[in-house]
Parts: sequence; structure tokens; C-alpha cells
Amino acid sequence: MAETANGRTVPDLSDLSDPAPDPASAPASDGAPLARSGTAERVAVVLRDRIAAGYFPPGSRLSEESISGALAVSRNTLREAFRLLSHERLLEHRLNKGVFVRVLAVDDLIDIYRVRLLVECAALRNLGEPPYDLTDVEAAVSTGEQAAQAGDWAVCSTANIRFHQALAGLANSPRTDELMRSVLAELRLAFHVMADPRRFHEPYLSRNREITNRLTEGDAAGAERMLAFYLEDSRRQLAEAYAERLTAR
Amino acid sequence: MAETANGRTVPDLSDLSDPAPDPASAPASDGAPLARSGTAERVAVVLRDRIAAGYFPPGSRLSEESISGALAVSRNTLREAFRLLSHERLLEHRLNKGVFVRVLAVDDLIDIYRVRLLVECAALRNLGEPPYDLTDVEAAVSTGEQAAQAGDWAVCSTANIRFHQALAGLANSPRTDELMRSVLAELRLAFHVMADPRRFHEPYLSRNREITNRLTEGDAAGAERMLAFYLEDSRRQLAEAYAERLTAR
DNA sequence: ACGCTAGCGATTGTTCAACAATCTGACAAG
DNA sequence: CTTGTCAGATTGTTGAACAATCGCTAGCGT
Repeated sequence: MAETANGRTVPDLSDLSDPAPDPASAPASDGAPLARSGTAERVAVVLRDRIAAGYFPPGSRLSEESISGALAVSRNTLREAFRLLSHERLLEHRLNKGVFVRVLAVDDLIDIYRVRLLVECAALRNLGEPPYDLTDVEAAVSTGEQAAQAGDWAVCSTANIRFHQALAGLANSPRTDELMRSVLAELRLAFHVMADPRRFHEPYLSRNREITNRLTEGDAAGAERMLAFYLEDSRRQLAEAYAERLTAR
Repeated sequence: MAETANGRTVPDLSDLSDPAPDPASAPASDGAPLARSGTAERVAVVLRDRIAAGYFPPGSRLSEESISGALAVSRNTLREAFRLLSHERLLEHRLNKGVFVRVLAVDDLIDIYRVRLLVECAALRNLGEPPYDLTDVEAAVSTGEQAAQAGDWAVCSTANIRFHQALAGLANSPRTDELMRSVLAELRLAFHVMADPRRFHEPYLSRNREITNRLTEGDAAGAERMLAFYLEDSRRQLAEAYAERLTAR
């Protein structure tokens, strides 16, 4: 009953409630573009969360029959959801073979960082005059620091991602926002391939704080320079570890 | 038989041949991400082309029944294609009302130009050392000039778009390329709302050429500066005319 | 004549069952 | 050990069915 190819069993999750009724977990559900909609979108949200949470590990196959059974929706509707997530590059659709949680290649990682460098730095450069709205940035850094202190690296990882999302958000462009959401969601896939999340997040907490400080001081150019180094370092470390981990399979 | 809400009749187009067998029109088919695939993707390609060609004008409704009949695919498959195009923002899915060819708001136009400024300029700035590969850029400019001389403004428009795509392509990032494809496809929607395409393309031909020249000379910084002005001018002109045209309905 | 409501037709939303196409793995023949 | 073939399983696609919803119109009462 409801079993994926990697031997994992799909549990309950047959609720599919419309808006997340739990306000505590609500902030985590911003993965969806917006608006209420049909069943397919709701299914997509559920799957997106499961993937982001690492419940469906990269490379695992998502059987149409199992999942449609577990979520109590028809295969057709499920396929619509699959399409959605494939387009976001979270799933990979191999013809006649089914959909799989995407396994990033090292090239993908590099490209993702290329985009991040492009977008995040450009966002900082095209900033207007000093009084910026850093509410989201500030919040993300804080929750990241608290989570690190509490040793909760899952939350810390999310906060880190949200920090960069907030940075890009300073460009004030919905399309840019969506691009970043998509790209960072992809990046999360890479983290799930590796253990030891602390190693990839802890070193950057202080740099997040520093960048934020620069911004509050109105030194956008300085912040941008720091961010560029940040991304370069992060990219190198991650790509190296990832390549290693990937060949060791 | 096969009629859209705006009174337009859907013609034959029931072929759905797999790969475009006509090598001459092949370059025009790069709208698709890649790879052969299922029926839904092919349907999406057909619809994408029809929209880009202005055959389905912005605002028109795409009836499931008509289109599925005209293309000889089931409603389910068609809906998968719809989903695809909705995600690219070419179609708008209003719940229980059907899918419509998107009508851009002025805000959308502005955001699109924001993204273009961000991406295209960043692509030029992050360029490496002078010997760049400007094959695509050069080609786009040339075909644009020729088309203008021949008075074929449809082709000129496409060439112009391809020019900017090629510019962004210098960043050498697949994800950036896809972003640009998507954004420029959206932009095309705006052009279809307005008549007189010449007005929006002719003034920029010489500037395209100038930017290209700068690049061949290795002056990437100069090219970037010119491009920024270019986009600013274009945005202003287009947004103004568009707002006017939009309220005059 | 005006506004409101009930009902009707049309279209979408979702499901289900069936069949064709394709892949995977195992088993047998060489 | 390799190759070919077959059977089972899964996806790809279809067509029909029914529920949900929307827009409109006719009819009602005032």
C-alpha cells in the first residue's frame, strides 16, 4: 500500500485541507505562488513541502498509483500537479518511466550560484537611497541565529534561504522573487543529498549579520562586495562536497 | 465548430507532428525547453506559437472543448498543456471560468523591464575577457536590419527579441536563458495589444548595432551603459503607449 | 417599470475505467 | 556469457460521466 520505489511508505497525508489551518506552520507554506485554486495546486503544495522537508529524497520515484491513492485524488489530477513541479525543476519527468525527485548535477549547482550572484548582487546595486526596508532581512538573520544556538539546523537552513530571498526581494520585482524561490528550492535538493547541515550553514551566520549591518548603515556597495565573496565561498565549498558525495554513490 | 469566445475560428492545425520536420522553421521552434516528449508538450508548443503569433489575442478565452477538438487530443491532455503555459504566464487560469490569454497590466510591463535591466546588464558586466562569442548577437542584429529594410515588422520584432536573448545568453547560464525566454514571451503579449509595430522597433535597430559594435571592440562597460539607457527609453515609450491603449478599451 | 430570485444551460473540475505504448526484469536458448 | 523473447508493471492517453460553478434569462412581486 502506497509505496515508493525507494521502499519508503507514504503515510496518511490524505487531508489536503485548503489553507494551512495551522498558523504556526503557515510561514512555511509560502512556497505556493498565491491564490486558492483547484485540487492540483493543493496537491502540488503538499508534494513541494514533502520534497523540501527531505521526505522524498532526491532520486526517488513518485509512483502515480501510490501517491494518487495516498492523497485520494485521481491520477489525472496528480499528473497536473506533477507537471507543475516538473516545471519548477523539483521533479524530473522521464518519459514512460515516471517522475523522480530531481538529482542536481554539479553543473546545476554552479548555474544556480551563477544566477544567485547575478540576481542578489544586482538587487543590492540597484538599491535606491539609504532608508531601505530591511524588515524581512533582519527577521531572517535573527531566526537563523536563534535556530543555530538551539541547534536546530533544519530551521537554520530555512532561515538562511529566507535571508537570501529577502535580499533579492529588495529589488521589488515579483518575477525576480519567483525566480529566487525556484532557484533556492532547487538548491535545497542539494542539501538533502548531504548530511551534516551544520557545516554548510554555521560559517555563514556571522556573514549574514555583517551584510545586514552594512545595509542598515546604508553601505550597499560594501554589502554587495561582501555578498559576492560570500556566494563564491559558499559555491566552492558546496560544489566540492557535493561532487564528492555524488560520486561516492 | 471550434470557436473561441472572441468569435475566432480555430482552423485545421490538427497535425501535431513530432519534431518540426521543416529545417527552415526549426530555429523558430526553440520556444520549447528541449527534448521530445508527450502529447501535452507538443500541444503546448502549438499553443505557444499561436499566442506568440498573435493568433490568440490577449484576453481571448481558450475553450477546452474547441481546442481539444481542433487538436484532436483529450481534454485531460489539453489541460496539462494549459497548466504548462499558465506557469509561463502566457495563460491565466481563472477558476471555473477557463483559461485566457494573459492581458498584461502596466505593472507587469514595468516589472518585466526591471528584470531585463537586471539580467541583461548583469550579463554584460560579468563578461570575461574581450574575445566574446558574439555569433548569435551578430546574427540577430543582421536579420533585424534586413527585415526592417524589407518592411517585415513581424520578423523584425522577433529578431529584436532574439537580440536581447542573445545578450543575456552571454551569461552562459541555462536558468538565466529560460528566464529571459519566459519574460520576453510575456513581453510579446504587450506588443500584440498594440498596432504599429514599426514604431516600437525601428528606433532601436541602430542602437542594437551600436551595442554590438561596442562589444566587438571589447568595451563591455560602454555597451552596458548604452543598454541601460536603451531599456529605460524602451520601457518608457512602451509603458506609455500601452497604458493609453489599455484604458481606451 | 424596476429589482430580486429561481432556474436553466453551458463550461469547467474531477473522477473513473479502459486500452495502447513502453520499460524492466527474468528466463530460456544459443 | 550473451542474446532474444516474453510477461508483468507502469506510464500515456483517451472518452465518458457526474459534480460544481458561472452567467443569463425569465418570471415573480412590489
